[in-house]
Amino acid sequence: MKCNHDHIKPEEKTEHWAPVLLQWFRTHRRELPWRCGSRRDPYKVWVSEIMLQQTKVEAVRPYYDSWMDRFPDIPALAEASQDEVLRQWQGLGYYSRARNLHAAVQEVQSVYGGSVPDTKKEILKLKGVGDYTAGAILSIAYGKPEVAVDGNVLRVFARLYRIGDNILSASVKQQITALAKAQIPADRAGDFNEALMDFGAMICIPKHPRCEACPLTAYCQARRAGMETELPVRLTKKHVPTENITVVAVTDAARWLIHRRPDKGLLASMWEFPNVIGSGEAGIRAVRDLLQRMGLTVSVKAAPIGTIKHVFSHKIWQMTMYKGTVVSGKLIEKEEWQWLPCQAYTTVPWAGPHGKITAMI
DNA sequence: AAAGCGGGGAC
DNA sequence: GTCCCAGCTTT
Repeated sequence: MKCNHDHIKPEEKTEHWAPVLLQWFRTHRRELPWRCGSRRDPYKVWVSEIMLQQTKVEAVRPYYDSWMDRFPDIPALAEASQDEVLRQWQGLGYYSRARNLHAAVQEVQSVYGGSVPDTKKEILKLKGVGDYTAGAILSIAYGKPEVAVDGNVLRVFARLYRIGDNILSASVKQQITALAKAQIPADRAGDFNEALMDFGAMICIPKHPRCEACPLTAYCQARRAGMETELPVRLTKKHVPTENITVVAVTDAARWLIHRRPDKGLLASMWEFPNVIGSGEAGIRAVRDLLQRMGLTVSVKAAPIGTIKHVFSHKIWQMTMYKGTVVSGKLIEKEEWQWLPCQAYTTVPWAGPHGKITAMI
């Protein structure tokens, strides 16, 4: 595909369509829980922006409500335990978001006296806050003239300016950031950024853009060229490997043996049933060996109690679950291994599909 | 620059 | 099945 720069004439580059978008926004603005009130609470904007990373509005809505119920302000979140924070986030995905937000809120509480900083330099230092989130908080909560370039903005601009290069490349993101800066109204940056999000989610959608309802067709170079469904261009994803996982649910005196995953990596710090990578007899033997090293001799029933296929963005877990009972021994005291009373299963943050296993047994 | 990191809804 | 979402961090 031919690319971009050559097609853009100078007068089109500077064409000023922001007022048209803002006019559309006036009547089509989505009512969302984090958009209530004329003055926007920086903490609420922050939480919503973190939750919305790579996550659709409808998936966030219940989590946001429940989160604000439990952690209504910065002090409440700063005081919470990591397990409780992860428990609130359980099921939303990308759990480093929760851990980073927790740590960053604690820093805001201790370093900034509980006030979210209002400069790009300071806010970018907070864990989990990158270019996009910094721009979103500064513009929406503080009215600063910052851009917030996310997936919606990349798609919208790729179409408006007929940019045929991979929108995920650093150079295209840089180019679009410059185009957005030239477009942003100094006094209504927050509205402009939110308008772009709503526009991207409702009109300039990925597959079949609703050009018949679009207020910006007069400005859209992709539409003019009949290329609106071919843009934007995205990098194709590679094959995702499958891992066979053997899980053994070990019960003893109405308790389950659970293990907390390492504090880095996939599903960090969340709880799981004893498991290993591997399947069949070898998988079962490996789990028994693992538990033996923890001081427990366990017998495992040969018949599996179920299977789960769990798809991540970069790998697939093909899990087979077995039931086990303690024959002898005592669990070696370690913080990451615990006996969990069965009725307390809602109190720990479960690692992905492991939460479902509680229902199977 | 590329890979790691979740889960779900739309098609 | 595929696509991709109000991305950030680490390598």
